[in-house]
Amino acid sequence: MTARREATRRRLFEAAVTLISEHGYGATTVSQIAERAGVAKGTVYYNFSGKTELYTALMEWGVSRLAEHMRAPVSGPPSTALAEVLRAELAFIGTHEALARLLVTETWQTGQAWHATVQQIRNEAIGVISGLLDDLVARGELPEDLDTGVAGSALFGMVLTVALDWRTLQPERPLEEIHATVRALLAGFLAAHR
Amino acid sequence: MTARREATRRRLFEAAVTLISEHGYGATTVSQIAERAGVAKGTVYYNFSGKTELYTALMEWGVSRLAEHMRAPVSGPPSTALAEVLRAELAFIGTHEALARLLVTETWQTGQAWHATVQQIRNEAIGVISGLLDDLVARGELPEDLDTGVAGSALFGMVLTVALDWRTLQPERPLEEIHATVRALLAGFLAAHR
Amino acid sequence: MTARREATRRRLFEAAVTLISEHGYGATTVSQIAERAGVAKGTVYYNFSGKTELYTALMEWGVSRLAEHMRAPVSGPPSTALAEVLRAELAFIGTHEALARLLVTETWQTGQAWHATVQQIRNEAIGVISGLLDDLVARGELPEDLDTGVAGSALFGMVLTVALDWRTLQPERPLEEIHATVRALLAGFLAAHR
Amino acid sequence: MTARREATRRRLFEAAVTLISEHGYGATTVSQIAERAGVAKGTVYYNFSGKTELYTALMEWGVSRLAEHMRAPVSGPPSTALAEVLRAELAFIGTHEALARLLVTETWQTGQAWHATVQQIRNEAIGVISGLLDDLVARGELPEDLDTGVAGSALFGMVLTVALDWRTLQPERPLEEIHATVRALLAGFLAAHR
DNA sequence: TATGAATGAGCCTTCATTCAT
DNA sequence: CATGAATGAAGGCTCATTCAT
Repeated sequence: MTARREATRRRLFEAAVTLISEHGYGATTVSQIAERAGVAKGTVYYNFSGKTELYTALMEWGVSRLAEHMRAPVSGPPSTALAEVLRAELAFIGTHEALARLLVTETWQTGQAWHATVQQIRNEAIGVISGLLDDLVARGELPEDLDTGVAGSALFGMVLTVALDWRTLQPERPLEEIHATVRALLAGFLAAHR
Repeated sequence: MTARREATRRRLFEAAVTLISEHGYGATTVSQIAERAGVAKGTVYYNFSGKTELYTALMEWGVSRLAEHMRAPVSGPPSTALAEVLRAELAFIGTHEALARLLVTETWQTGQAWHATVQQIRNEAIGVISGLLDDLVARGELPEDLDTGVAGSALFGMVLTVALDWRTLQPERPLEEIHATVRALLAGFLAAHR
Repeated sequence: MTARREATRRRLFEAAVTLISEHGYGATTVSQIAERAGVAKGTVYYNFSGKTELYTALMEWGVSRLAEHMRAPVSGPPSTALAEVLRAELAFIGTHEALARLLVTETWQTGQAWHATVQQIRNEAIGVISGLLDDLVARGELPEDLDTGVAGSALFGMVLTVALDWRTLQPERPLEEIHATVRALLAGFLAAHR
Repeated sequence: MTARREATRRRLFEAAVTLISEHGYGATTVSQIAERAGVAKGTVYYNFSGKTELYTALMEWGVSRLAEHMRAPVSGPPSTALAEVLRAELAFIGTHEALARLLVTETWQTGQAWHATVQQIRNEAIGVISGLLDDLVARGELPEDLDTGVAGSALFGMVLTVALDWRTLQPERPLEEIHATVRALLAGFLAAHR
């Protein structure tokens, strides 16, 4: 039955994402993943061709979840939409901390089998931001010579860093407090051109 | 002679930093490091007590180099100084790409032996930025309720992300082009409060 | 219905004999056999108690087929009968190449569960040859001191080797060409005593 | 020191050849080989890239030993030389029983990594025999239309079969007794044409 | 000071076998 | 009768580490 396999795969993903985000890919063993998922070690190999493929599939699974959050319809003018997208990123990382940690760790690690997958996901997320920046340039709300590609990466990384530091160092603070700072920085940036 | 040992250690560091930044700590073997450094495997153990100590020493070696750059005296008003500090960060990453990659990878990886070391270095760098932000708040150039800790982390992460994307995706672009975007974002932020 | 089971078993035999003759017993998996036979893995275990039993049954199945060929009634004088028996062996190997390969492989492998079965079959085949040699000795057409046991083994092995080399190296040659050489060797042998 | 490695490799060969000839390649574990050779499991992998390479190297090592025996200078007329070559084959198998068993087992097993190596060795041995048969044809001592390639294979296989049966079933019999039968068969064959 | 052959704990992976459907 | 998801024992292999030279 496919439903059973699908359930097993999901449990393996959930077990793997936590373990790997904490100890790294190399230090996480297949046995640990299987045990945490409550299945036998062989089951991992029945469902995935190996540790590498499990990890690659995990990345793709993580991407789908990130995509759902970032693609949420944004209403209002671009400036408002931008704030909302960054809030969504912050919220996503708050909820899927382990997954985020893992994506960051692998983002700049070249020469991994799954590097392309991770890079692609990241580009999609940054693309959303850069697209809104383009809109703002078109409206004259941002300088024409702004490199929206670089700026999109900058805003994405800014939120990413803030979010992970929040979860790592001050997990008790509410999301709104963190978002307030992000909003303040963003507001300043948007106001400057006027 | 100590000079010879020192040279051997440096060669091992340089070999290790590149290898690890590309393939990760777990996937990099002592043999590979030795081979790339042009020494025998046993030599690694003659110079370091083990792989972990080599890696810890490597981190500290990297920190010294980062410290040199960030501690460079910053002159002028805080706003100018801030721009210069971020420029220094960008320049450092441009020059020591592999080391930066490696530090980022380990930053949010909890449960590693060297996690504390990495975290400490990072805090020093962010501390410099937050300190300047505090100065600006004191001068009334930034709102009083700004969380300078979070904002420092945000600016640090912004530059970090931009820098690594630059080296990874468009290494042929000159530093100044990238810095222009950073400066534009920063300027907006600083101007907003006025 | 037994007919269905019987068909399934035969398909498993045919799949197994080819696979094992090519890659060996150890390197052939139950999954591969099932797949080639067009059934699910569990079906193998529904029809046989395990891999060993499948293999033992396969040997016995192979033996029946070999027996049919070797037991074919041989007419005429012993010298003619001998030539015919060797021709039958050659023809059998030509037709059941995979099975022959497999029997040879296991013949001198001591310490296997099915070693006795294989050895027995082989003895029957050699026994037919040795019996004819005994007849020839009784008729005075061969020297009295000939060790017909060893000589039977020699003739059997001679044909076996020639036959497998034929199938392996020059499968396009007609049986008659190969048999001509065997006949020439045999004729010389029989003529010598006169 | 290379001498040490070489000694280790030889010990591994000697351990492997016996174990594999008795239980087969698949059923022999690397641990068993290492234990019998008196080294740690890791040593096998330090000296060979894997189980397959160990086996391939073993085959080549076995070939060298076979070659030494078969290439021994044969004096006298071709007919005498032929008898001596076959005696050498018989003697070799008597002395290196395990190796012979192993070569036979793999000879007709297609699709193995080492198949080519085994085949090549065998061809050399058969080549010696066929060469002498060619000489005999040239001298008019054998019919012109004899396929010396097939006949060489036949004589080789004849002796091989006899030799292995001897070692397996009646190891207590002296070589000379077995050789007598081989000589009788060969003599008949050579006499026929006259 | 440096080397590299040897080690063995531990990991990834395979595969014969079981069993609920 | 047949299936295929799940299992876990067993084996191939890696690699940090040791040590005699």
